Amino acid sequence: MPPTQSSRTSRQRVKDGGTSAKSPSPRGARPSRGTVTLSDVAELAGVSSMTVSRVLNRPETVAPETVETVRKAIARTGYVPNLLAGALATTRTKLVAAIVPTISGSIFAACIQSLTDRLEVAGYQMLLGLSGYPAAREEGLLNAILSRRPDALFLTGTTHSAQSRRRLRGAKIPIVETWDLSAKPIDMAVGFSHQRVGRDAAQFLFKKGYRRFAAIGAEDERAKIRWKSYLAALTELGVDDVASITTPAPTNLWMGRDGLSKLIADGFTHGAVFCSSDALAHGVLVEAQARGLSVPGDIAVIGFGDLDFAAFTVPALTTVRIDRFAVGRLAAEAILSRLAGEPVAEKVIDVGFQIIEREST
Amino acid sequence: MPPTQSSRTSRQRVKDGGTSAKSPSPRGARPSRGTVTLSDVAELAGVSSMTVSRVLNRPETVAPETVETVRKAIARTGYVPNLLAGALATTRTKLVAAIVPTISGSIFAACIQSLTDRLEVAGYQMLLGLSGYPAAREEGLLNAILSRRPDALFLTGTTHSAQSRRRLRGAKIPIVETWDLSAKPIDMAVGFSHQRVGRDAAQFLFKKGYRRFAAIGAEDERAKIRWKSYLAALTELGVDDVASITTPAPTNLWMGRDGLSKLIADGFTHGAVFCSSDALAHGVLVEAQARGLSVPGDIAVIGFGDLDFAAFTVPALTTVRIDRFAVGRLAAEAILSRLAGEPVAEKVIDVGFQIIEREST
DNA sequence: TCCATTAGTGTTATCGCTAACATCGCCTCT
DNA sequence: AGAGGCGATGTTAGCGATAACACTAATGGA
Repeated sequence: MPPTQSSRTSRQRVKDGGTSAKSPSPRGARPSRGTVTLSDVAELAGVSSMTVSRVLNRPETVAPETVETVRKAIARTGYVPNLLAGALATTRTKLVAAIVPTISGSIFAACIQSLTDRLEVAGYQMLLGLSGYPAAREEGLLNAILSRRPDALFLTGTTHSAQSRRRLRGAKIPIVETWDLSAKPIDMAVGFSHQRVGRDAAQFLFKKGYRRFAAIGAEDERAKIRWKSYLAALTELGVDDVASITTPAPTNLWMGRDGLSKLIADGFTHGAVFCSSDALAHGVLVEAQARGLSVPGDIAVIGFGDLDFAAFTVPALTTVRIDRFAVGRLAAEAILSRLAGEPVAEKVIDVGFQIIEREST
Repeated sequence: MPPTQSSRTSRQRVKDGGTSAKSPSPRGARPSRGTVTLSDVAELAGVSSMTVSRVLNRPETVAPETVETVRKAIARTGYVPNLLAGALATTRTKLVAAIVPTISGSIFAACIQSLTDRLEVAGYQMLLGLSGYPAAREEGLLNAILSRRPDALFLTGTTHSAQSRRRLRGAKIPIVETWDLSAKPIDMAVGFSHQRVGRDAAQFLFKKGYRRFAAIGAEDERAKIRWKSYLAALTELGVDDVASITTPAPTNLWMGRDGLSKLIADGFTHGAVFCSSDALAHGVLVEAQARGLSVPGDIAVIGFGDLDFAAFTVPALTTVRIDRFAVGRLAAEAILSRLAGEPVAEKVIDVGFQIIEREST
């Protein structure tokens, strides 16, 4: 009577564990969860759950016919593995966490994009944490993230609270600090020298013949480093009087317009302006134009980031180019080789930068 | 003798479980893991691990002095909870997964930003999946993501493979499909009508007096809907001959330049161009300028997205504005209220769009 | 005065999976 | 022919947390 039997197969099986009516529900008893588990699949395939686990993770250790049977059972039940349980048992989560200040500004977005793309190929997922500016939420975020036991960590910046550093070290996982360099990273670092950016920008402008200088910078840690270094380099070149405006991060075009207005109100009517982002620099261009000032005749501008639009503003924007995709990609490679147990040749990778000279200086 | 005792306190405790030398390591035995667990904290505090768990999750049910003692023990041990274990026991992961095609283009980045910001406040973390264009990786990605048992899901678009839809339904979690509307969403939807965008753009351009039309669009599902609807509306208005160029997604400025070049090569020397992104539209502006064509005199352009720079191109770009932050925010709210067990008033939320008329049309 | 209630804490049994060993044939080699 | 090895699978005992009770002492009400 196969028909009778087959009419009540696995489809209507209700997980119960056999404790339905008889047992008086012992101490740790919990209601059944109605989800398909390994042993459901195992039962259907007529093997032990361990064999199903092997089919999923190391099929080459299981007899081909068994693999076939199990695969069918998996398909029939619609089984979705529970990585929480798997990760708990193996202490490997296949999860990489990244903490960046923001992704709406596109500069970190590119980084995360290339990082995620590379990691996904290797079977890792991305846990994304946005710390905001100035990394106010980093500490709590870090805790929340570490409690998910990621296999590796991608951080932005190299300064962290003492508490954070302790936790990070304690996590004993590969950690890449990015976007800046550090003499002694917690583990690894991929970035470039913001100090050198500031200095080179100053020297570049000075060589171009500018003698009056200003800066519009975000209240962001790395922007501040660039700014200070810019000031220091100018001082060395004999320039003391540099008008400076700071804006909250993340920056946008309007802040740049506003920044130039303030500079002009402060008496800065001509000279070169170093901006901590292309968005700000674009704003300066727009504001100058609105006021009938010529660029670079009256106001010269240099940005930072070399975003897509920088080459096409009018006039085209001189800026500092960072290969932001490379940061993500290299970080991913570093993480993956560490996770694969390979030795990492360089703990600190400098991706460098280039000053792209266009029409705004 | 306090000194003697205190000199060998918890600090140097090595986890062993007392199985060091005597036991012949039974079957399921595993090497100790050296991480601090709840029971380590419990031991130090002189309570049961359940009490520590309560201090962490529902401190109001524990006596104040006990809370104090336990908190100190937690601090002293540097305990970091293991959410994998917690989630396995509770079936709640406090994880929300989002799948978007890409984040480097800033349009989805904004969305994810507002989504994450809102969720983080509520104690949820973001698991980010990038499916690429055209959602080629969606299926595999979805599987990988579901195996982490997120509490809710944020998806881009409303078309998914049959297999995916089945899995999604089976997951039994709140799901928001975004960026488009659907008559019958899997669960909830937040977006706008791409069809209406295409139609309105066509009508807008027609009303402005243009009689020759072209389109440059990405090979993206939603862009295609807009394009088709644009064509349909034009047909209705009596325009049959619309030159069309498609480009891979994600788009960038250079593709826009290239697109206009091709249109011109095909004989489109004047008229209105509907672009599927602001980046493309910007490229058209640049290319037109490079060729000495006047905008909007010879070539009129309308973009899509109203990104930051759109108001400041020269000439300023006419475009379709979407409140992309709202999409993320509303999706977050929908998810959170569903997770809180509150009924959701509207399963489908239309955030609408606006045509922002500037100088390029 | 005595029992029902309540606050605070402990005990037990899971959650769903995998590491590590155990077992069982079968084949190969000497 | 017997030892040893290997391939395929099963068994057991966790991983680190929490649900659901159980227990104890103090409190309140009649």
